[in-house]
Amino acid sequence: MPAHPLAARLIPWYAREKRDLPWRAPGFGAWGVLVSEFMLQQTPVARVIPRLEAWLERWPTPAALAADAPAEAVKQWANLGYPRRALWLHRAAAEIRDRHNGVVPRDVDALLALTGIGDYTARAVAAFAYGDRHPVVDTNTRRVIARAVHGRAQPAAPSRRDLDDMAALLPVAEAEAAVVNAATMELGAVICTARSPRCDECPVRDLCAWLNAGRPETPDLRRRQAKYEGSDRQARGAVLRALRDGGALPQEAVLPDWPDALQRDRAILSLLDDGLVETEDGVLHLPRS
DNA sequence: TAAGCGTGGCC
DNA sequence: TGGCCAAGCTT
Repeated sequence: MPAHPLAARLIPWYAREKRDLPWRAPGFGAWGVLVSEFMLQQTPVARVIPRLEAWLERWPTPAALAADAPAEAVKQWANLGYPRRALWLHRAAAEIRDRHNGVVPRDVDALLALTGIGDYTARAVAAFAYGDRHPVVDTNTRRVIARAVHGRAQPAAPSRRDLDDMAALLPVAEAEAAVVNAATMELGAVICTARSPRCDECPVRDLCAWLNAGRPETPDLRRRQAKYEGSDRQARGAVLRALRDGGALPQEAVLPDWPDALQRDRAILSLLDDGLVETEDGVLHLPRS
């Protein structure tokens, strides 16, 4: 069976143009790929790279991470954002140690069963670390398919059908399938970008349904991001930063000057609920177990 | 299903 | 300047 026309264009383009990213190095390892995917969830590549290197130097295996306290993971996560990911990565490491003899699983269902791993990350690990043939769908993929295949300016709401759309592009051969997954993401990241797509440099421009239709504006069905300034999320971030920087603190010493004391207390309660913070005799600290 | 969840750079 | 955006997951 001949390759899908889009795949036939993406493969040589990717071979020529792909960025030299750490997790693409041969032999980077499944643990490294897994950590990179956790960090890359909603966080830009440029901010991940230095944190990833430091993380893997400190914890070269899942067992090494699991042997440390979750507080250490949260501190090492620093300002990458969404610190629940640090906690979940620590939990996943313990699950890998306990259920999989310390080896990152290859099976998608086993990966999906790990804390903090969903449809994207499970298939990304299976495809990029182990070379298996699975559709890998991230926000870049969904935008590329929306435009090139469906002729829409923006993707619709995420759906399980996205996996079928991507599967339709994959060559039969496993190694080539992994390349097409990576190349589709790469195209979305560097050419078919959200705001100002560089269609004149696109390797699939003559095949693109959206470009051929004259780049029509289509209804934007994406969810808007809530305002951050003044939000509970901002308060949570400030509380956690105080505990990362200051160690254990009596509750009344956490953000004493925060403009909205009720919001601060609400943030502390939700952090306790998430397990990102623990309390002992009125003293707050990062989780020790 | 849709909301909640950090942080910072860019245009 | 400030909204948009970034290799998503959980509930």
